[in-house]
Amino acid sequence: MRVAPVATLEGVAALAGVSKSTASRVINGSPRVTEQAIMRVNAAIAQLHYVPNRAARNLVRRRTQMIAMVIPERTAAFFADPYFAEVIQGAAMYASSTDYTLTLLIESEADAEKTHRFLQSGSVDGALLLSHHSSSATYLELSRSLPVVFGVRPLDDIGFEAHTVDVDNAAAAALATQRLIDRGCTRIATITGPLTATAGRDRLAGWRATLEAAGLVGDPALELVEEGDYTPASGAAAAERLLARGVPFDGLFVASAQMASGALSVLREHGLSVPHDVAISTIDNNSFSTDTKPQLTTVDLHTSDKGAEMVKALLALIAGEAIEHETWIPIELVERGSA
Amino acid sequence: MRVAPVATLEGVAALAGVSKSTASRVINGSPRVTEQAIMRVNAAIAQLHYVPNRAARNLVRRRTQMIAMVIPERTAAFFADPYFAEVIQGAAMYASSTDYTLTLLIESEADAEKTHRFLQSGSVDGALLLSHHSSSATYLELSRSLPVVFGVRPLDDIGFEAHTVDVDNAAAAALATQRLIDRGCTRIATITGPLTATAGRDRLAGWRATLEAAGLVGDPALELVEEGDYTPASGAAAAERLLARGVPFDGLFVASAQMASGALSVLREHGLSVPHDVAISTIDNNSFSTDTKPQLTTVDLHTSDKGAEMVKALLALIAGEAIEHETWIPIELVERGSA
DNA sequence: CTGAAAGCGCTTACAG
DNA sequence: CTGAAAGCGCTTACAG
Repeated sequence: MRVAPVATLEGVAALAGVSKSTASRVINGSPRVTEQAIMRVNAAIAQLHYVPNRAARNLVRRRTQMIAMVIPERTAAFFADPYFAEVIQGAAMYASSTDYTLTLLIESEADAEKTHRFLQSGSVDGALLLSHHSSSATYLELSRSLPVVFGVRPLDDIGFEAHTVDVDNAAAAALATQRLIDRGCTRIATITGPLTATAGRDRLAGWRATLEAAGLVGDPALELVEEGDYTPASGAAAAERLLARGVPFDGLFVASAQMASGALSVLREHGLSVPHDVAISTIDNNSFSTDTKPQLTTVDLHTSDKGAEMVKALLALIAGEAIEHETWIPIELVERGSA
Repeated sequence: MRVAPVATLEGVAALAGVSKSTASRVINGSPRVTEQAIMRVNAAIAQLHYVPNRAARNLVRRRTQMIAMVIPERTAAFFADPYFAEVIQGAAMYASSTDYTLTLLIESEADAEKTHRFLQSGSVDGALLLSHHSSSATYLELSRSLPVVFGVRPLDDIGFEAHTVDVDNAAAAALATQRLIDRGCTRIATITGPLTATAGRDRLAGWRATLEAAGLVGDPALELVEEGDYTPASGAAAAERLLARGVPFDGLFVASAQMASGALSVLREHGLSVPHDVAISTIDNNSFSTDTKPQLTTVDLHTSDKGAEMVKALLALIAGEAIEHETWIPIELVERGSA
């Protein structure tokens, strides 16, 4: 089907009546070329629709001007949480203001090695990791040969100095929990994220520490904690379990807005009014925290800023600059109707 | 920070005691090498953690073994609709069974040219397009120099033979609408998607044609049609407008499950029971059609199959095979509680 | 089966 | 300011 004779630097140079060297110089914006050469080369480029061959350029420059964010193959589940798309958008918008191209690399489940080889083959100048399927050890190796910035804190601190950009999850949970305390709640339950990941654990720890500081902790065995997986359905199920315990509570901190929206429906179905009977506070400021009635009091994680900071850190790393190993994104309480 | 001395083919060959040619042959699985050479080269590769340089390989092969799906920079809005993530997942899973790597290329809004140059520079062997910001004309040009498969039908048929993989949207709407008719609805309203795109128009046309065929069309001026933008909030707003008209209806076809979930809440708030007072049918079988009560009767578009077929078509194109210009993905009605 | 050589399409010192 | 030349790291006819 395609016959388009791909233009080459040589062709451009010939048409412009200059050498390849000169043609290359005007293409790369070198100052050491005459105005006339510039005009003639540009005319030739336009006429031939010339676009420099990336492979050749990358080979000689040892640079691709490309960075990749690695995402899991189960994109449907991954993007069901608006959080990730928001990080990516922040990263993309920042990247587009630079001369790097951001690409999302889909990690093959069947062949994780494929992705690693790709990353190690010099296809990109650096990588952004948001969630890691593969063992941290594998990524350790990766970050030895390639600049890498993590958007999540690895569970097992393997002691290598990874560069990470993240939010203080415990502080976010504390902020949301304190809000409930401040409005007078004395019996505060929580729905956590998966406790197999640091974010879930840290948020639970933040909730607990805040209750302790307020002297609101009773018998640990009676702690009102249910675990979810960040989906609305899991939030609803957790709320059902909480109610089924028969222990009354007047405040509920839910570790994500997605789960909170599910939990809210359940509370209302059970005839509980929010915030009157139960006040709810959560984390994540997105459509899940504004599409409900009442809207949710939440902690804005400045998620798109996180994406931008990840790219910023990665480009610094690529440029060989010495940067902090940890970058913390500021958070902020947003007060709305639910608490 | 990184000092990792990148291994090269030359190093591998030297360590294995063979020529670069032989080393290259074993790497590429050539049959014309002795068992011994294979072993020694593989040992050297393992020892040096060697990974072939992509740029060099691409340059000589004139192939990258990479394909890209172009997605808009506004990833948050894009992925809010689970539809796209599902297409991508289907594409990714299919791709991972091949030796192509699928990448999501984020189109820069500020500099759309950047993306095009990237695509034309030989960075990938082909491209998948799901939604097009840029004018169709630009993509016309692109598909002249690069195999391209579209996942959406361009609005303005510019007369070039694009390769597209899509679903029959009018048929899907007809299926959903007929379901309402079959269950006895006689006054059927609809909430459409944006009528600026073919999918939105085709679904509206399918709804209308089905009503006509059933002799259920009254005064066109009284047609119960409201437009949404596929978000739950827009579905809710459209439902409010529909109710505000004061014209009773007993059936509602909503062009997407996302909008249907929003519309459903509104109907219930107004004291209408579904499906008793108003039966609802929709399109898209995802969490939005199962997280509601009742669950939604819907048309499954086999969206992940669509992603797989897009990749399949693209690879065929890349391989130089002659393929159909249009591939239609089969659809299927899924009966649930709402209609 | 194996190696020396050419070449993929660029960029960039090096002379001039 | 410009051009000839070397070289980026591979693959692949071409001889042997």
